Amino acid sequence: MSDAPLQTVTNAARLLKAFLTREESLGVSELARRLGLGKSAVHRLLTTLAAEGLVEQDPHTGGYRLGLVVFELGEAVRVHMDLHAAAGSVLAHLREETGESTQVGMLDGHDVVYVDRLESSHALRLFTETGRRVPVHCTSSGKVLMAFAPEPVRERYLATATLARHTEHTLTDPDELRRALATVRARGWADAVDEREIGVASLAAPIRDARGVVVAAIGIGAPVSRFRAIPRKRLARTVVEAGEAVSRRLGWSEEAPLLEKES
Amino acid sequence: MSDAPLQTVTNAARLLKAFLTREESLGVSELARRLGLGKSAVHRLLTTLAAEGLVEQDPHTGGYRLGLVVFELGEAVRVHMDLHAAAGSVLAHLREETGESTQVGMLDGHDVVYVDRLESSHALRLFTETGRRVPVHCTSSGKVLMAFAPEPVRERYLATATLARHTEHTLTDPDELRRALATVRARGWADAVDEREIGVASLAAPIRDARGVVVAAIGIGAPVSRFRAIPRKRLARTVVEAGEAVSRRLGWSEEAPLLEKES
DNA sequence: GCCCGCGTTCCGGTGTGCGGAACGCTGCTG
DNA sequence: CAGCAGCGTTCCGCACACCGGAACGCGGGC
Repeated sequence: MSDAPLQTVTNAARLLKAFLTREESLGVSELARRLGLGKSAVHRLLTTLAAEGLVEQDPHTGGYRLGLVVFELGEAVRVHMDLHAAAGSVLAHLREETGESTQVGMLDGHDVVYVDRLESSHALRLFTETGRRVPVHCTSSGKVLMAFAPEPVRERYLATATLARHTEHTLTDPDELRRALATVRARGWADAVDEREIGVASLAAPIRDARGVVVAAIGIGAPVSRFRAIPRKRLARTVVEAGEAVSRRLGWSEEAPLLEKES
Repeated sequence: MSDAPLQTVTNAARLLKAFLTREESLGVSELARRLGLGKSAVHRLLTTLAAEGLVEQDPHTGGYRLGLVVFELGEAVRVHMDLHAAAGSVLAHLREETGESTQVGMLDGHDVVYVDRLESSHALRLFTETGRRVPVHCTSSGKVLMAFAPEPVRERYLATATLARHTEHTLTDPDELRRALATVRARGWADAVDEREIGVASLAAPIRDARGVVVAAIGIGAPVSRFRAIPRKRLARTVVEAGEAVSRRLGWSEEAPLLEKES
């Protein structure tokens, strides 16, 4: 958290994350500039990481890019998301039923990471990709995840997060957001219309693991135009049911809350 | 290359790779044992990596597992595989045509890493998963990739790799493998029957990028029983054509070899 | 209760990683 | 063609960041 010793490792981690910008490949000098480190330090980091296969050097340009081992590690993470197995067919069913793009997201810090998705078959579709990171406060998935997060987590988020304004509809006041989250918690689903990007709407519901803890959110995203055409209540019901279907596959049963743990 | 200074970073990398065993979560002591490091060192590594989101601690067991950032990074790698976009529909077409599981693999060191795949619809199917690592010398994809690799790479591989025997049909003699690779190079495709596992057969062909360099292999895998039923020539032709289709999408044109582009 | 294992913390000495400067190279540009 | 301005790479010596070992509090099982 606050303390992160091993600055070399921290630098290595930051170096890797620099590649999240999805640029094809990055050079030593460029990286040194972005990280605020000396060229030699960056070069040493890169050769070390290259020896381990985490990055590789483009033999033509001399630049560096992420290595296949990183891909491999990423896939290893995916495997542990029983989520992936549990959500697969439900996502397909949800897309079929609504005709829109569907996603599964998990909370990581102040962001939502999409871990799975299926795209709408409409020509005008919401484009998402797995591994993409989006803010909590202006997405339906984010609101669901934060609404059902443990209170300390939620309060710390509200206290520390910068609620960046993306559009005129973005909730940027912590108190306002707190109230919105309470509503979400009460009714069991969240929506977000024009809050992150004008013209984009989404609706999401929670996914619970066997202990009943909300570990992910499932939702759909669509152009506002089509979104408006569907009765909100009905759509919410569909999405909530999808969330419950996934939860059930993860071992959650609504009747028998079994096991200790709050509630 | 051989020298990897920054041993802390090396340790961090090895630590991450320890999670490739796909165990749910690993403890500090266990990791310390596997890596041959002190507990305190491992603990420091883990807290540092956790601060960066590369690993996370299971609040219930106290153990550690890979974090969502790793997943994110993995997905970032996938994006750069134009391969992924190029191969998608071709994989589907190939599966439809052959009815068998299809994969795309890339060379990484002495291994092949599957970066994409589609499974057969047969009940008895070859099971693969993306991110999985398999040996070069006893797989059709591996043989294709090594056959078309630059000669120094190939020779170094033949000189240094340990050609582990998996079955009685595995090629374990470097000279024998060298001859096999020459054949592959000459005819443009490779097969492997009972070489990695009894009862499993596969056939693969190269994928070239815009410069004509072989960057990946596309292939199918099937039970030997079904494999035998299809005329080998015809099957090879189908797979080779699939490889050419992907290569064309990557900008490779057989007639007009390499061309300088952009600036 | 005991003990063994866990994850965590503390500390001091040493060997390691840092920044700065210099190298050879390539591709511009005048 | 010389000059230059980038690049990736290498070298070096001092400062201090990291390693190992030992000790802590805790929880679960003979």
